[in-house]
Amino acid sequence: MSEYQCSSVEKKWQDAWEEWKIYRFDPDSDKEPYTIDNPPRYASGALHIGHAVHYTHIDFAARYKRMRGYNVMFPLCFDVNGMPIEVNVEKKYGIKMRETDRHDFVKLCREFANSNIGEMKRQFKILGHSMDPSAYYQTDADYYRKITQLTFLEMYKKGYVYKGESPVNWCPRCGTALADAEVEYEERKTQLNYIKFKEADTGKDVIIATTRPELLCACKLVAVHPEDKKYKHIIGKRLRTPIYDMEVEVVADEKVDPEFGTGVVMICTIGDKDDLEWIFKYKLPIEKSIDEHGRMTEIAGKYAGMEIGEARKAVIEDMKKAGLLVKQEEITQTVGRCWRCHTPLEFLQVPQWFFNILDHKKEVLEAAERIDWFPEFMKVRLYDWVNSLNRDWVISRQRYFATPIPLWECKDCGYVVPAKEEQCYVDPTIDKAPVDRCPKCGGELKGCEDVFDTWVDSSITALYNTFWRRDDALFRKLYPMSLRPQSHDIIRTWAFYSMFRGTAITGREPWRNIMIGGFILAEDGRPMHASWGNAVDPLRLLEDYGADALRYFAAKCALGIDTPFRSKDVKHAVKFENKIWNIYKLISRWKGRGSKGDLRLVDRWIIGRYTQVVRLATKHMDGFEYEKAMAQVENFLWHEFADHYLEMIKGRDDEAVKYTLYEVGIGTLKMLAPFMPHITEEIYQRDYREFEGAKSIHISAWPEEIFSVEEDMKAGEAIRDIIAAIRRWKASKGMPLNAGIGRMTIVGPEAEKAIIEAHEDILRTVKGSDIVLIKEEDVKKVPSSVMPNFKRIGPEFKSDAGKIVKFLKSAEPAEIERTLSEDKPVEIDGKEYRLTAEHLSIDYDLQVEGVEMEALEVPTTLGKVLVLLKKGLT
RNA sequence: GGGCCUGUGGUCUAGUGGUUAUGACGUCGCCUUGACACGGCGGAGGUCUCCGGUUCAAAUCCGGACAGGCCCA
Repeated sequence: MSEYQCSSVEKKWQDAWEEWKIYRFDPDSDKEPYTIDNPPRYASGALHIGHAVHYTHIDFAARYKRMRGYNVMFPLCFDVNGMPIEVNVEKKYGIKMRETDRHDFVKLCREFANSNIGEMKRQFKILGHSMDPSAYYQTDADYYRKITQLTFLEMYKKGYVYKGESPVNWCPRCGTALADAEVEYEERKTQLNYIKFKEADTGKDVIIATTRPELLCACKLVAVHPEDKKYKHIIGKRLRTPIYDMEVEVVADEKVDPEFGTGVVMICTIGDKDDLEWIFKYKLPIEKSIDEHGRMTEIAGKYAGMEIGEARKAVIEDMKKAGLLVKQEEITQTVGRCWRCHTPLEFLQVPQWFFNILDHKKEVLEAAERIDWFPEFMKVRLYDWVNSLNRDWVISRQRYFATPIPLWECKDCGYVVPAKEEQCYVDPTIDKAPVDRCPKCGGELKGCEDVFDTWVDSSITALYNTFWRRDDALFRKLYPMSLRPQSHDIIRTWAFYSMFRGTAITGREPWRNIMIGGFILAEDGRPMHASWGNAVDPLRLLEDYGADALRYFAAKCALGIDTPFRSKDVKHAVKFENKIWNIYKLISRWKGRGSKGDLRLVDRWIIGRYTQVVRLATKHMDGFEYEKAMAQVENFLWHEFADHYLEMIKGRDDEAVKYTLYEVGIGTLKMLAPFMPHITEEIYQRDYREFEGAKSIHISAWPEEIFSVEEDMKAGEAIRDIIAAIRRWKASKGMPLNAGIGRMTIVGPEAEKAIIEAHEDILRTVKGSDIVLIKEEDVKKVPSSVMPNFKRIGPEFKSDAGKIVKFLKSAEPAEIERTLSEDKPVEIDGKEYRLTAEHLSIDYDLQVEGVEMEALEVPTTLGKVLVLLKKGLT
C-alpha cells in the first residue's frame, strides 16, 4: 500500500480508544491535574466548521497535556437549556410555547435535546476527540441544575441578588415578555403628530414631532442635534409639556436626526429601545406609563386605565381642541410585533431578578489580572467591557426550558422565601416552599415562574467541574481550573459571567489560563451564511478527507484570529499524511532501536535539528501556538528528515543509523500525535508499540530533547548543502539522480574537516567515486568566452559599437582578459578603444591538473565551497 | 459612534527594526532515485492597502485614512 487510506484506519482507532478508556480523568490519581473547562456543546443543531476547529484546538491541549504526564480532565458535556431548543420544539410539533402546558413543553424540549445528543457524541468521535465520558454532564439535568440553584442561593445570602424593574419586549395581548428573537419587525403606516411645547421662560412655541403622543405623561427630556441651527438657542433651556405642563430640559445630542419631523424629539420613559439608551445616558428616572395589560397607568392622569390606542386618540383629540396639535402627517415606521398574535409590542418595565455586578467590577478585573490570556490582547476586550458596564445583570427570563429560580414570593406582601439548600434541585412551579405561609404576613406563597438566563447555568461550569459542594477535598485540589477555552464573541458573556460567578462564590478566579479562538470565515473571507451559499459542512469534509486532515487545518488556524476556511489546507493535509505514511514505511526497514555508540556527523546533525524542533514545538504547545508547532514539525519531518537525511542514509545498516532513525522517528511521530491522532496511532502500533510499551501513542510520554551541538549543526548543514547542490546540478543537466559522477574535487578550506568526516556519506549519496581536497590556487582559470555588455557599449561608442561587439566575439578570450588586466586599450581597425570590465563579462573554464572541470559554487555555513566535476559526464 | 483584531506575489500565508521578504496552492519546465508522481528539483510572479512621521535603516515602531471581522452602543 503506497497510499495512506484514512477512512478504515480512523474508524479502527476511534473504536479502540473508546474500548480502552484511555482518556479518563482519575480523581484519585497522584499525577498533577490539568483541568479543561470545556464549552458544553449546545444541543440544538448541526456541527459548524467553527465548532469543529475550536473543539479540535481544545483536543490538542488535552492530548498534549496527557503526553506531558498530567491527569487531564476534558469533560464531554452539553448545554441544553434555553430558547434555541424551545424554538426547535415549536417548529417540530407545530405548537406555541406560551400556549402549551409548561411541564409538557419542558418534557418535549428534554426529549428533543436528548435525541440530538447521540448524534453530537458521534460527531465528536469522528473528529477524533478525546473527551472523557466519565466526566459527563448536561446542563438540564437535575444534578447540574442543583448546582446552579445552590450558587444562586449562596449569592442570595451574600447579597448579590435583588429584584428590580427592567424593560423587556412585552406583548400586551399575550401578557408575556418576549425575547428579542421572538420579535417580528414590520412596516406600518402611522401618524406623525406635530405638537406644541412652550419655552418655560418666554412662552414661545417649540414644535416637536411624535408618533406616540400618549407617552407625553412620561416625557422626561427633549433633544435636538447640536449642529441644528434652528434650535441652537433652546439648548440647555427648559420647555413646558402640553397637557401635563411639566418642565423638561433640552439637550443637544448627535443621535437626533435634524431631518426627521421638526428636528426636535421628546424622550419618554419608556417607549422603545432608543429611549432606554437615552435613559442610561442621561440617568433619567424611569416611570411606567403603560402596564402589563397595555393600559395607561395613573401617571397618565385623565387617560389612566385606557388602552394604548384609545389613549392616543383621546390625547390627540384633546390637543386638537386646545389648539396644541399643529398638523398630522402619515409616515411608515418599523414596529416590533409579537410573532404569534402580531400585536405591536411595548417596551415595558416589569419586575425582574438581578445580580448586582456594578459593585463587583473590581473583583472581576483583579481576577482577570491573575489569569494568563492567550492571546494577551483579549484581556483588553474584557477590561473595556467591564469598565463600560452601566447596568446590572438581569438573570430572570419569562420562559420555560431552563433552570427554575428557586424561590417563592408572598402573594400579599411580596416577601421572598428562598429554597433550602437541601431541597435543590427544586422547581417552585411544582414543589412546595420550605414554609407553608409567608413568615412575615401569613399570606399565601407562590412559586417563582421565572427561569434563569441560560448564562446563569453556563457561568458555573468551572464550579461544577471541580466538584464544588459535592467533594470539598477535590474542589480544593481542582479549583481554579487549568484552562478555559472559548471564542472571542462571548468574552462579555461566558468569560465575564464565569469570572463574576467564580469570584462571587469562591473569591478566586475560575481558571489559570484562558485561550480564545477566532472565527472561521468562509473561503471568500466573509462570515459563513447558509443564505450566501458559502457555508462549509465539516461532516462532508470528514467523509471526503478524514479527521486528521480537518484537524491539520485546525492546527493551522492561529488562536484569536479570524481565519478563512482553506480547503487547500485540508487537501494538503492528505498529501502530508501520505508523506508521513511513506517516510515511516521506509524507515521501518531499519528494525530495532540501535545504539548511540558511533554516531556519524550526519546523524548528530539530524539529532541536533530534531532536538531544536522538540524544544520549539514544546514551547509553542505550551503557548497554545499550534500553527507554529505544526509548521516546525512538518517542515522538519518533510524537508529536512525526509528530503535530506533519508537520502543520506540509504545504503547504511549500522547501529548508529538505526538509533537515529528510531529516536527521531518515534519522537517526531509523537509531536504529530495530538494533531493527527489516527495516522500516528496506526504507525505507532505497527512500528513502535513493541519497543515503547505504552498501549497507545496518546498515553505515551512527550519526546525529550537529545542533544544539539553547534559545531555539528554547522558542519551537517554544509554537508547537506553540498549534496543538495550536486542533486540540483544533476537535475539541471537532465541526469538521473543515481548517475555516477566519478571524482569530486573540492575547494573549501573551512569545510574540509566536515567533508573529511562525512566523505563516505557524501560519496554514497551522490554516487561519487572519491573526493580530492585541493587549494584554490591549484585551480586554473581559463577564459572561455566573452559576452559584450550592449547597455554600456551602445551609448558610449555609438556608431563604433557594432565593430567592438564583433571584435569581442571573434577575439581570443584569453587575449581580451590580458589586455583588460594590463589596463591597455584594444586596437580595432587602427583605432584604439579603452574597454573595462563593465563593458563585457568573461566566462571561465576551470582546469585542475590540465583537466577541464565543471564548477558548482555552494555557499555554506562553513564558507564558500567549490565542487569541481569532470566535464562531459552527461 | 466606541474598543479590540486583520490587511504581504493570481489566491492564502510566515515574518514585530537590519543583506536578496517565508511557505503553500495554482502556473511553467525538468527528473521515476532503495518510501512517496498525493514525490523531487528548478523558473516566472511582490509599489509588503494608502498617506505622513520617527530612524543610518520600516512589511515591522508612531499618527492618520481606507477596507474587512467580532463585541458593544
